Amino acid sequence: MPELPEVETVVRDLRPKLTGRRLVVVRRLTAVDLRQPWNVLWPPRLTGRLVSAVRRRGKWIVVELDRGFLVIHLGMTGQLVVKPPDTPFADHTHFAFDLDDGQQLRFRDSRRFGLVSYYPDEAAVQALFDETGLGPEPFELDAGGWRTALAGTARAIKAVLLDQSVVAGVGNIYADEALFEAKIHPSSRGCDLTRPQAERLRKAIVTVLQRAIEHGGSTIRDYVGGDGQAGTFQAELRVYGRDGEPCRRCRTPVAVVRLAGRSTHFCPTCQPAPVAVTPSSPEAAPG
DNA sequence: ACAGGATCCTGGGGGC
DNA sequence: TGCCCCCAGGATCCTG
Repeated sequence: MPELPEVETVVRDLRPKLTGRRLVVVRRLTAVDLRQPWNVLWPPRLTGRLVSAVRRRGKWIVVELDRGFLVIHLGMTGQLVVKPPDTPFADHTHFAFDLDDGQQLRFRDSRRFGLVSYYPDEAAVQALFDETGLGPEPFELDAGGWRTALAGTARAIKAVLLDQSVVAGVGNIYADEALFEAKIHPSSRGCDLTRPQAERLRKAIVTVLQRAIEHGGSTIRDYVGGDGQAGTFQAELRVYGRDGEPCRRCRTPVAVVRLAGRSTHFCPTCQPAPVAVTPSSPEAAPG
């Protein structure tokens, strides 16, 4: 569920609630593991720690402690919220961390694709990001590097956008939205994008993500921010989830196809299909 | 190198 | 009401 804008919203919500707070009690509320098994050595390491910062990297949340780091990935259905401790636990609440101001940080995840983990130092966190091949933040994506990355791949641009090693934080919703914004067909090959297209797409990613952040992210089903509130950007989406509905730009029905294993939404008029260049095609024939 | 499928899970929605 | 099938914001692993 959560892509960069949702994760960023959670981080912004949690930052003032967690920074300067101490983790007084670490509670594990389920016996089942998330994507990464829980380690019994972690509670003693976490208990009593002071939160010094809360930050985001790609779709990862990093809670910096006075000693060690709590690293969280929300997967598809993860929720990280601060609530009063007398609030009843929702289903699939896996962890609760009592804070020294009487509040409680809770992690909930029905599908368990998420991850909550402890890392002793910055190097260990960096090693995790290196292992997963985490690429540059979209807002720091340098134009030359981006163009080089695209030129070096024949993959469909939609697949490239979903690849966290090329650009970190873009997922299925914002890949489709950015391609619409840049007027590029999702199955265009990376290496076939023109220089203007590449630059348009780089800027479109930033524009779309920033707009989504301003709206507190998109809530399709499960997503809530760190304060438990849903996002509102789903109402602003141009193509994602709008298959069959008129394009907001030209009224052509939005199409949906399966690409890179994911539902991919686009406007067939605004995002024309790349011309297939084969030796036998009239377009490619000389003269 | 890349596409496609299966996998890890639960839950909601549609069709019958 | 139930049942069955498909789908879902992610990421990884395997096959061809």
